[in-house]
Amino acid sequence: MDWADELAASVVGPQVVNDSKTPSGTVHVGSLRGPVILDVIARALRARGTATTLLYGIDDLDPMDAQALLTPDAVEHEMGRPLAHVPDQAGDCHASYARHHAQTFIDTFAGLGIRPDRYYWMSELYAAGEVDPYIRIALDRAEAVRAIYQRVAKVQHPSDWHPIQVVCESCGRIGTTIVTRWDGQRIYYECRPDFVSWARGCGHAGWVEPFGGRAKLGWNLEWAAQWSIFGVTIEPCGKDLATAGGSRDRADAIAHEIFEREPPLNVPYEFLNIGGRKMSTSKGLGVAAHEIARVVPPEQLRLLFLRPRPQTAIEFDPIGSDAIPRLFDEFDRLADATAGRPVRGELPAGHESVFRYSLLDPAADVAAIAAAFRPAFGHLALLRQIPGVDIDARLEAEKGAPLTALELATVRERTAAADAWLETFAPDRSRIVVRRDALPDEAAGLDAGQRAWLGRLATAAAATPPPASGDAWQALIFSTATEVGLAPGQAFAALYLAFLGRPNGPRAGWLLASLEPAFVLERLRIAAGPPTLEESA
RNA sequence: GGGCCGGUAGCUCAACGGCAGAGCAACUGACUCUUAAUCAGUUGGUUGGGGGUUCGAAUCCCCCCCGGCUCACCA
Repeated sequence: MDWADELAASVVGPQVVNDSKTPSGTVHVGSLRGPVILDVIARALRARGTATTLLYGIDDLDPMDAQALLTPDAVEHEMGRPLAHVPDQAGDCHASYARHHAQTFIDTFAGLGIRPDRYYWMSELYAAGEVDPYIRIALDRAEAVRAIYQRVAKVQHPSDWHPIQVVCESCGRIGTTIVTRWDGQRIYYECRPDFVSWARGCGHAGWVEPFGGRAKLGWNLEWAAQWSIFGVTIEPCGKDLATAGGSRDRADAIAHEIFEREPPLNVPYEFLNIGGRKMSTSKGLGVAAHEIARVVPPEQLRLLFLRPRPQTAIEFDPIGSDAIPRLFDEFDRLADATAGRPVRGELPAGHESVFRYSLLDPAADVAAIAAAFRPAFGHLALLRQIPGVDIDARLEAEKGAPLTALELATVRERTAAADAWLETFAPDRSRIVVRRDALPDEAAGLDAGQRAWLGRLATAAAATPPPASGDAWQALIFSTATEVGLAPGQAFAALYLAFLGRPNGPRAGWLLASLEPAFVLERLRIAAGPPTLEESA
């Protein structure tokens, strides 16, 4: 963990780490990288003994601008209104649309072990008058703000433009209003029908005092105001904001020149790409957060996000690949290294930190967790497909001791993840499918010895009593193979080819025991082919 | 058009001025109650291209090519 520990080592004095988000809709997996980075920075600081406060803001006074997320009859009325004032579309007891969606990501964060010291709501900050001093400064210095937009972002606002928007007293919209005058106490605004394309203002105009939540700073100024209000010293942001002339540059300039304060240390971070493309559920390319969460438990998801340096784009392509099993394997390897077990291959720099920061609980007993037994994900996925396997017993045998409560919980978590993986992302080669319709073409390559043995097995299995259990089948496989002088490896390969169309597979005895005896016998005979001259003689 | 990131073995990546490496995959071998397991081994490279700096460059500088994201209206 070079990057977070290095960052923590580079700052002096108490730190306030902050981020904020507009609660406009669902959270996709890629958008969780920021919160994980935020949390890891805070943990790295605390690990060095640096007094650290972790804050997370909810920009719930931002206007509603995504009509796809509204019920059809609500679009006309709600678009452009502050999210905090839009009713909860889900109707599940949240006070507002903003509360509903904010709760979703607060829960998601908590599930990832991210627990800010405080969540603050901008609607409450405005209502409490905390932003009022900055509103006054911004209005007094509107001309300087316009100059910053011109210089930094090359955006030329009209000479009467002011960096603030009013909640229209008539229609309640905030996204449609423009302020053109400031007399030192009140502002003059218009709610324009054609100000933005996504919402229609009501045409109201008038003078209003911009304090106490009746108006809201423009986004770049609000960002800078948050830094001043909370004394923020470190704030990561995604590369969409960190671009030259982008929001972060503007907010930095505003902090410097308007609010006269040093902006926080920036930690720009790249996004998560799926197969080289940005995650986007609307384009059908990405994978929704809850879909990934079914397959990748929180600690592995943290690892995925925190292992690379923030500025490096993460290529994660779980669909039809072994990316997810590999992620588990990497986690287990780090655990092994942390526990002092021998590990193959190279370890990343600061691997102890990587593992520690991957854990959900910052106060966890790292040594105990690292030492715990974990089934390899790929192995578990295989076991789940073999009929009649007692997973717990099998894993206990592998461990050589009873599983602890922690280990059992891990097994449960991974079992669920493996099932979900097999159901969704797993490549075909990881799936076991009994080819019931016909003898697989791949079985054409069986040699005479294998065919003869398959016939022998069919004959033996047809005797009474037929094998009923995996053990019985297993014994029969070995005894008949020995009788005809066929190497067990050849025998098993023949069975797999005949039933699965591949040269390997899961425990054959148990596989056969799980199928109907009549089908098994028929397939064995077909695979054996017509009797040879010797046999019929 | 501006910005950022990346291009290293089939795949995913490490090394960040000092002998180009690992995992997985592939291949070979071992293991006579399992075989997608385990163990041992092998193969695999003009580090996207071209210049430059240096005793020495995957690494630093310049130019180009390719891929991607992002911004350029608002938040």
